[in-house]
This record gives sequence, C-alpha cells and structure tokens, in this order.
Amino acid sequence: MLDAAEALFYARGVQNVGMDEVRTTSGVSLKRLYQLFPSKGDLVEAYLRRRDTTWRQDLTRFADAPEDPRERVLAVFDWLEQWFAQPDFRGCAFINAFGELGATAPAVADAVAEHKAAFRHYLAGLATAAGGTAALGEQLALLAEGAITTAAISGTPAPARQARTAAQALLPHRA
Amino acid sequence: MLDAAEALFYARGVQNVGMDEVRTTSGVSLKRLYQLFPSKGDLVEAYLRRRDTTWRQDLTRFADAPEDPRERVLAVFDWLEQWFAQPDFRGCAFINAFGELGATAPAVADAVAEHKAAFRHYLAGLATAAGGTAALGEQLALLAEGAITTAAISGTPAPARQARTAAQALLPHRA
DNA sequence: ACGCTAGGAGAACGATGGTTCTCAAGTAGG
DNA sequence: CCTACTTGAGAACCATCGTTCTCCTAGCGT
Repeated sequence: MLDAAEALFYARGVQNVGMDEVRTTSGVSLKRLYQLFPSKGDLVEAYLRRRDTTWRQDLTRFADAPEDPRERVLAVFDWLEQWFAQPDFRGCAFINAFGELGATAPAVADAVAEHKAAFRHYLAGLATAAGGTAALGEQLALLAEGAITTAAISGTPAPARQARTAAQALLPHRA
Repeated sequence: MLDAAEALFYARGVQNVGMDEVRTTSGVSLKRLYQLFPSKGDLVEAYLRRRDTTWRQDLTRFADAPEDPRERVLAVFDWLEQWFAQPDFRGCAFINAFGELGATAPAVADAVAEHKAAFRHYLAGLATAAGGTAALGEQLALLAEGAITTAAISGTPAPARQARTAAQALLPHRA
C-alpha cells in the first residue's frame, strides 16, 4: 500500500497527487488510510523514511559486492547509471520533496537531511577504505548528487559515467 | 513586481504561494496581474526565465573577472560559496521547480532544461579555456550541481569549498 | 461641474483536495 | 437467526486557490 503512495508521490510530486488517488490505486479505503496515517503529512513522512531505507539497501547491496575498495567506490556510480536508465526515473525523491515542501514542512526537511547525511556517511566510509580522506567522501557525494539531478533534468543516464570518471581521477592511485 | 513573485516562489515553492499573496506583496492588482500573465503558469515561466538571465549574468560577471582561465573556473565555486551564505538561500530555483512541477508542466521542465544546458555550456567554455576537455566541463557542472543541492539541504556553504578543491584536482596542472 | 473611462480592492465563483461522516454490508459470537 | 462490531464505498464538508466579476473611486477632457 505504501508502494502505491510511493509510486504516485515520486512520479508526480507530492502536491500533485490527492488522497483519493492514493486510495484508488492502492485499494485501501480512506478510513483505513487515515487510521494508519492521521494526515497526509504523516503519509509523506512515512513515504520518505521507507524510501530512504530501501534506496540505501539497494545501493549498498550493489556497491558492497566487489572486494576491492576502489571498485566499491566506482560501483556506486555504476549503480547510479542503472538507476538513471529506468524508465520511471525522475530524480532524487528527497531533493524533489525538499524543493516542494522543505520550506513549509520541517518534518520533510529533516527526513531529507537525514537521508543525505546517511548517504554522505556511507560514501565517507567507502572513501577512507579506498585510501582517501573524509574530504574525498564529500567530493564523491557532490559528484553523485550532481549526477542525479543532471540525469533527471536532461533525461539521459550519461552523467553517471561522467561522475564515475571524475571519481576515478579523484581517488588515490593504486598503491 | 516580478521581484515579489520571484522572492515568494523561491522562498516557499511555487505551489505554496497563491496569486493573492503575489498581489499583496507586489502591490499590483489581480486585474493587472492577469492581463500581464493570463495564468499562473505564465507567471511561473516568466519567473524562471527572468531568474535564468539574472543568475547567469551575476555568475559570469563574477567568474569572468580574473585573467587566468584556471582562476575563472575556481571563481565559479567562490561565487557559489558567497551565494550559499546568503540568508535566503534555498537551493537552485530550477531544481526546486523541476521537482515540484516538472512532471506535470512541460513548459517548466523545458525552462529548467534550458537553464541547465546554458550553465553546462558556460562551464564547458571555461574548461576548454583552462586547457581541459569538454568532459571536464561536464564534471565541473556535476560538482557545482551537487554543491548547490547539498548546501541547500545541509544548510551550510561548506560544499562550495569542497567542490572547489575537487575542481582544482580535476583541472590540468599548470603548463 | 459633469460624464466618462481606467484601475484597483475585494467579493464571488468554480474546482480541487484534505478530512470526516453516513450508511449499508459483512462477520463473529451467542 | 439475531445482534454488535468492524469495514469499505462514497458522499459530504470545509478550506484553499486560480480566475473572473462587481462596484467604487479618481482623474480628465470639455
């Protein structure tokens, strides 16, 4: 049922989908919806928190696969590329939600900030494991964020590869 | 009068400000508003197009100042840092608008894509002038985009400096 | 001074959407 | 078989907002 909400919110933006539509496509009655989530804001927050965990799980499952720490860093960008190529890709759900609601809904702003902080933390771990500094982790995060928004707006997955080669250049050379 | 609309739309998101509020803070009557812009969509498009020109003008005025092509590239990130530090900074108006309206308003999606394409084109020029390739321009663009969204979400101007040092590392070494 | 036009302030209208209410159907327990 | 509780479908309610309309005021030409 959160699946339906997630698909709708992500595809069209939170404010462009009504509760009636969530109910119709999820098959859950309004009454039940409102006893699970007392307001739309609660539903939105649940949507973001769930997407945070699944998104990061998917990423780490993919990027933690290689043995070589350098390969792990690069795998992040491979994963991004495959994500960008999906037909329903429409950028980062958190960045979108932040632009839409960050100024008026502090709970949304917080959820977004936490998601991004967790992502940066993960990259910092990969960066230091690959022999870099924490600053390298931040730089990788900037490349990834930039690739996500650029891919969304331009509609091509190419930014993932550009970010990947930039990351390669920033990584310390093989010891 | 577009000043008022711009301030409101940027600060709170397009869908969180009504035409009544535009009228109140701008002092322009609704009648006049609607004879200038037949619909809110037209006003939004005008807002984006105007912000595109002023934003890029401000950027180039600052970044074209140094003589050294490498300095010009780095100046872009200095300009970003100063922008991020402004108290009303709330990320990239175009990314925000895209997340909010890109899926439902093709005119908005187009305006955003054009703005970003122009920005990438400008960076590509700086990159080649500094002895790099067009691919370097794309990488610089990714760093800048990432810095913008990260600064917005985290609330600190620090990403500008991180992007700057990454850019420095990616630039070809002084000949 | 008098009509006439333009423009503004704000009410009015219609649609949409978040939230709640009604009512009927289904089910478990006696 | 009957009753009490739950649940779902959808109507109803209320606020908001984009858009239009009404009325009133102010200036201006004669």
